Amino acid sequence: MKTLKNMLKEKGIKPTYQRLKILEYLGNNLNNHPTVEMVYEEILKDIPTLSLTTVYNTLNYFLEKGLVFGVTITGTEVRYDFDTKYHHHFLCKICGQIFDIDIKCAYAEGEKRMVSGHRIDEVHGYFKGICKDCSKNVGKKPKDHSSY
Amino acid sequence: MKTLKNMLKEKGIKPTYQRLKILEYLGNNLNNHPTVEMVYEEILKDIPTLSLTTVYNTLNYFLEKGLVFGVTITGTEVRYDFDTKYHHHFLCKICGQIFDIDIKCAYAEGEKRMVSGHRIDEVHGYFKGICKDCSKNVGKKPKDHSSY
DNA sequence: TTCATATTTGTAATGATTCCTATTATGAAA
DNA sequence: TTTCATAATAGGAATCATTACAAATATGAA
Repeated sequence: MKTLKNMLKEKGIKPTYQRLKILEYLGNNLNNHPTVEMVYEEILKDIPTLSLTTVYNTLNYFLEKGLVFGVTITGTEVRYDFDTKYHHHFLCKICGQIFDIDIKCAYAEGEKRMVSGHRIDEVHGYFKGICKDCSKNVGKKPKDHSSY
Repeated sequence: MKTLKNMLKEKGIKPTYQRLKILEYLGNNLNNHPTVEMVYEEILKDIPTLSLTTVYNTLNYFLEKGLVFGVTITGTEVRYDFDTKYHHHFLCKICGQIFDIDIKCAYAEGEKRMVSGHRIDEVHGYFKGICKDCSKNVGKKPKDHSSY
């Protein structure tokens, strides 16, 4: 089993305490697609001196090194995904939850590296709509989340 | 030929002067994917009293009514597309240009309206990388646009 | 131990967007 | 055509995510 420390070393990232904590948090929250704020608030419990800037710096650094993937589905903030296998995402306009979506896509799977003559580095596949659970409750409690 | 005024009326939108101007601008700039600021700056020439808020309000209203599509590919701002036929988008990390991409995608074409049990309202397919033109110049003039 | 360098911190600045309130335009009724 | 209620617009302040910057701290090699 690969340790977090080795994951960082392999990518040429010095494994500092805050970096390890941030990576650990992401690994433990694969379904959360946390915001910077969520990462910050949680790790603050362990590292009371933690700075929000450090979280931003670190996540941007991880992003550069390809350790995490930035999900920009909401349009207002970046959500972070521990970068394992690429997948699409679904944002529910009612509850705000983000779901991982696993569908066949030649571009997402890296089979196609070019499109219209342009070189592809990143693929972002986003769906927005009403999730399975919220569909059941449509009409019952019409919370307004139209901002999504 | 459908007039802009009728396009608005059909969607139940009162065709005010500023709304018509904004819609006209979008129709004349199908390849620009303009930002709010771009729309504002341009129309300001015709309507010197125009407020930035009006542009925001109007575009949000058009968005609600399905008259335009919001492209959130850069992650920092919304770009607007006159809503004709759905297509994917490519963002060049070097020059910042956004290209329309026409590829086969059952979800984008509306053949599939559901995914993993969730109801799809919007499909966003984004590619990021280096465009055809910038690929030629790689290594020559390494402008930093890493923020994309 | 010393020193250069990388990392972290905290605060201020930025930029897109929304909020709020006053003003102006519009369209129906009298 | 006037009057009035309502919708649209304007302008400035407020918000929120993110970045910039400078000072403090940690790290690791000599």
